[in-house]
Amino acid sequence: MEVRTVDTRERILDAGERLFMAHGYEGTSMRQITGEAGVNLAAVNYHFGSKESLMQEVFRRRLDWLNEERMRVLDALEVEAAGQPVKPSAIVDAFFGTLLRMAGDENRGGMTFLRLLGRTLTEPSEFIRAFLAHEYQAVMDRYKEALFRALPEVPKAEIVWRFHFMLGATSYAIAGTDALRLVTDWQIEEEDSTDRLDRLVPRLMSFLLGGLRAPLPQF
Amino acid sequence: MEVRTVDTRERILDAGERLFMAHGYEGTSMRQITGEAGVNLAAVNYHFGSKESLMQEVFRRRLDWLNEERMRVLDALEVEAAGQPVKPSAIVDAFFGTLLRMAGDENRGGMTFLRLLGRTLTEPSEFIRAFLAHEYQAVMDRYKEALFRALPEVPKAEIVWRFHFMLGATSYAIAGTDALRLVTDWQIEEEDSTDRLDRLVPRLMSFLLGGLRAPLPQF
DNA sequence: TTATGATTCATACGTTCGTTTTAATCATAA
DNA sequence: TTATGATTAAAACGAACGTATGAATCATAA
Repeated sequence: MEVRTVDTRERILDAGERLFMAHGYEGTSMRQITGEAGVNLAAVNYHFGSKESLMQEVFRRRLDWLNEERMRVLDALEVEAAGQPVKPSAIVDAFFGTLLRMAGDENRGGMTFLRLLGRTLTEPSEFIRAFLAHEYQAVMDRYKEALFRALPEVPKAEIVWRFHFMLGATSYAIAGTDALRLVTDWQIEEEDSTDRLDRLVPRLMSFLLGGLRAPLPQF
Repeated sequence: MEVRTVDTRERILDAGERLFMAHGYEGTSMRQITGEAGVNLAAVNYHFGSKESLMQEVFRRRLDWLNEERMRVLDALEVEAAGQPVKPSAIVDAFFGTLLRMAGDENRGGMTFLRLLGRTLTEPSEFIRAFLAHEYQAVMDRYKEALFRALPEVPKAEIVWRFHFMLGATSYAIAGTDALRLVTDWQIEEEDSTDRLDRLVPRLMSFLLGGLRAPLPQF
């Protein structure tokens, strides 16, 4: 069956996604990946060329759809607004909500990819940051522009900073099922993981919007 | 001179701090560290025992003071409040402001340690997370309790989540002089780096407080 | 059925890793 | 000055790393 080859590729991507999430790029070996995928060691270099290329493909597989979806949602919002600025809450939901709702879709990587992405945004490896910056460039510019129009009274530099803070809060929130225990060592109330994800979205949205619309700092 | 030995230790700690910040734990080799420190390769194992122990010592050197200082500041605030709850803004400043103001003190690690800490909070290595969770446990519990008292009308679970979001926004903000460019590829206005740090504190504080006091989410 | 190109496989390459060992060198106290 | 313990130095260890090679196996089309 010629399905076998695409099968091998996908098995490698799935294993890489999970292992990079769990142990980081440098902390994951090709032997771990091929071992977990149940394929031969040489398969990664045959199908992807190198470990770096594999890492990039792990991200491209998910990010292409995500960022296109973000563009589509913002397009729809701007059409709907008919020339008026789009509401900040709608922009924030289009960017961060779209991301978080990926976590419920196992076909798009689910929580695994979400946590990988969250961790990778602070990853030190140079080629990963360069790759992500390139992948994100266009969608970032679109969303910044939308926020500039939505909040004309707020200095642009301030909006850029707050976008940055929102990215951080989100990355950390999704990266950290484990790191979370640093804060909630004794969980206040028990919630199963699906419940937690369902509630994370509104919780995070409230926080992000509160921060975005906070009074401007006095220097 | 018997100063030489403590000199070697410190040179290794400084080099480790900088390199772990720049390339991560797995991405930094002992040969890089001893090379940059200008000491023999075996010196790390002689003075610290292992690479893991060195990493822990890099953190302990800075975190011991930081978390004690956080305790002292909160102590003072609670004495000053004389039984009344401490204001949320004061609590947030005591926790995050104390951290950020470390960045201006080169004797306490400055920006290098701050960025290392920011990145490490999402670091995948198991032993690092376990170590940090242990180091942070007591101070976290104190600050959570203070926030519970300061915001009696907010459910405790919600406060814990928002503390978590604040940690994320802060980590990312300090980790990311490079990742920042992902958002601000063309900088709106030029600011030199000291200016940027001076302004980061009030900017971040406004954002954090806005998020902490945002309206509660509707489920 | 056979030829062909794609894929899988076992194996090995050269490097680099963290660590260990043994000897040389240093500072200090008797 | 000499003996002693602490530190530094050079060299090597086995293990694990990413990658490359060439043969075996597979699916497919002529």
